[in-house]
Amino acid sequence: MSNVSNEFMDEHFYSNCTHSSDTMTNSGSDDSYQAVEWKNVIPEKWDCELVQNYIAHILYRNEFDNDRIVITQDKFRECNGQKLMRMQHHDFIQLDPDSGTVIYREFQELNRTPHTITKTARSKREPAAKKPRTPSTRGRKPGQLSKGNHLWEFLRDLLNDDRSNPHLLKWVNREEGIFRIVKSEQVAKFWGDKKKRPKMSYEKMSRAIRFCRDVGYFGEVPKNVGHPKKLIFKFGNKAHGWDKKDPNANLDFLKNISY
DNA sequence: TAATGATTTCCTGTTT
DNA sequence: AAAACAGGAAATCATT
Repeated sequence: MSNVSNEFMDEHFYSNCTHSSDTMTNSGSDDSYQAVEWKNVIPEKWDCELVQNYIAHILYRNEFDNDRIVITQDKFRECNGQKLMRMQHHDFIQLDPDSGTVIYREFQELNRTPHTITKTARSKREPAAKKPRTPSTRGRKPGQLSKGNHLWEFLRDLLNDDRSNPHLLKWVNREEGIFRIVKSEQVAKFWGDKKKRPKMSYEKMSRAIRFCRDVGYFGEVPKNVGHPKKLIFKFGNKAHGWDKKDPNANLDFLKNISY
């Protein structure tokens, strides 16, 4: 509740974080992969969401699995149509080595041909779309992200923000994805702000972390490696975007691609 | 609407 | 002793 709190309560703090999870679109389901809202708009006018819609569509057609699609979408989370058009082949590869070339080529091809606006994009089925997808039931599909405002993403974004990094939490071993929460109650309060949970506490947030650890968003912290034993956490297999080696962790170069 | 993923809330017990 | 850590159980919320 100190001055620090006021500083962080500033709405700019979170509004500036829209580049991360907040703009993530819901495109994990088979239905949304087949939805082609982007066809309603010319690429120049695509917002981040339409770009994600496009990315999902391309990857889906190219047989990328669900998890892969979700992760790649996140890597393009800061891109709108303008930026996409400014990006060169190597930019795509830098963002995602696995699918960069595919997306780049598809996008080039799209821009090469006159873009015809599809009016009934929603109901349009992709002829090329095969059927090897997992038969979906209802609700959220495995690996599908909802709004992106997940605990591991929140913590990741805090770690990537110098307004919180050394002060509220910090890396203990960035290469390993190990970090330390310094101001536990403060971090929990901000988490509560984001989730609109005024009663959030570190005790409850840490319970959530333990659940998230069970499903792979966080991992087991190697024991007896020097660092203290309390308030130490580690990102797990299902978390991404925190790794320095992962271009997703540093999207600065995108800022040079102006409008 | 019902199913589902991701917490949130509460609690008891253990460890640091 | 205080703050964390561990989980079980049940409730809640958002999303499809």
